[in-house]
Amino acid sequence: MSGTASRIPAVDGLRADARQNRDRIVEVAGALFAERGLDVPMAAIARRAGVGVATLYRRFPTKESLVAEVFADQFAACVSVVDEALADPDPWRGFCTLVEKVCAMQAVDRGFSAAVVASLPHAIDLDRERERGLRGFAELVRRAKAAGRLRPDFSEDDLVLLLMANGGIVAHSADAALAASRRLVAYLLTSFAGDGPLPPPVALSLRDVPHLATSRT
Amino acid sequence: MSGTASRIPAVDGLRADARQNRDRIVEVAGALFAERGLDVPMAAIARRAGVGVATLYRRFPTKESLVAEVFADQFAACVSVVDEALADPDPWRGFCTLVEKVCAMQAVDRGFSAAVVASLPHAIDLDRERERGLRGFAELVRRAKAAGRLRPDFSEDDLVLLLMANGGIVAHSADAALAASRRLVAYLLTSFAGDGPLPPPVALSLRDVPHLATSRT
DNA sequence: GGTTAAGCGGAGAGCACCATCCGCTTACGC
DNA sequence: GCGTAAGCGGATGGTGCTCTCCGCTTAACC
Repeated sequence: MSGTASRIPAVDGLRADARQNRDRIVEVAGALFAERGLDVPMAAIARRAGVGVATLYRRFPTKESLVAEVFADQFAACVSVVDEALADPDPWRGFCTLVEKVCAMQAVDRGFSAAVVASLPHAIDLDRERERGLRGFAELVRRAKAAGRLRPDFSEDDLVLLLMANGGIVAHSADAALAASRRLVAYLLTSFAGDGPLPPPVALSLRDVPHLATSRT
Repeated sequence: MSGTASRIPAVDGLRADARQNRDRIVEVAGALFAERGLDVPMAAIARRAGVGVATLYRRFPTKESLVAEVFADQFAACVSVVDEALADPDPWRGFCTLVEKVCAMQAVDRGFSAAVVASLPHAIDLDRERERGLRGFAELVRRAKAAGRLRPDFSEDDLVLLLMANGGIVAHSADAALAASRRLVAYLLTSFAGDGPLPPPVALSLRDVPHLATSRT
């Protein structure tokens, strides 16, 4: 464990203190984003992490890159929820828990909610993960329809619809977000199962989004 | 028609040109808010109205007051939609058209959507109107439930839930907003009619909102 | 037509934010 | 211990916003 790394100070090329700072930055940023949404100032993050802004910007050249890093894990978790759902022998139950879990994640973390909807145009790894998640979701939809539990005119695009709607809930309600989100989801799941007239589905491109800022304290 | 008004230049105390400018400001602001959301800069409004910013601020001391003025009409229209709905002999049909119309208003006008959700804490006339609208809505809900068409566990607070969800749709989709909103509404109306397990209702205080800015181009 | 208050517009104060620059500090490897 | 590259933080640009100040213009009334 001490041979080859003679020039490289640490496994990832970062000095020990720098590494620590970096980790702390990500941690603090995550907490602040969750609590106050994506538009907390970089200075606030730096201050709370106990570093200068310069340090922050040295690790993450732009705010967007920081956001991407912070939510990469949660994004991945999100996708793995799809895998879990696919593993469920009952596709409809899988579908429901999937929707419930993802929306709960959104509700609990304001930043994540905004990040999902904004979906960070330039973060390629996230994009690829999302692609994978969507494919899994499509499969789940197919199965749930085949099982006769999901209405046939449900569109995959309705997931985006749901996410945006849920985002609207989260954006404007501080503490009641989770409870409100749950109720919305319950309503919609009921509707996804049942039937009734429905206007045609709408493809909402998740990515035509503004800058970054969406919500606020 | 020429007796008493010797000192007063116009009925509302505004000089003719000033009056014209004021009207034009409101008109232009309405258009811009609708198109780009509430956070279009005051300077942009002034420019497009062909006046200086000072003129704008002389008529409307704060941006919020301008927003309030612009949406007062639409707010009233919104409330009158409630009256129409109450006039419908079929309370469920009234309920549905009410929801559809209000959500369509939200979808067509980004600014209105934001304004409804933000609901301008300090605009008292709007508040009173809203109060009246909500009372009417409550009555409509009562009737629709009595008719057995609206599920008994529907809560009045679910209207706010719906508005916020719809706001989420509108905020993040430029042109497809109306179509998407319609689909969401259709889903939810289906669910409002049917039944199924539902978590308890949540009172979302429409007014705990940030500053003003919510959406963006 | 002349007087005058009301109205006007642009420049800029004040603020918040993202991002950068530069001189000092410190962990690391010998 | 010591040299050095890597790391650090505060001051500083630069931008975009809301709202204010002040000297000029013009509509309204005689």
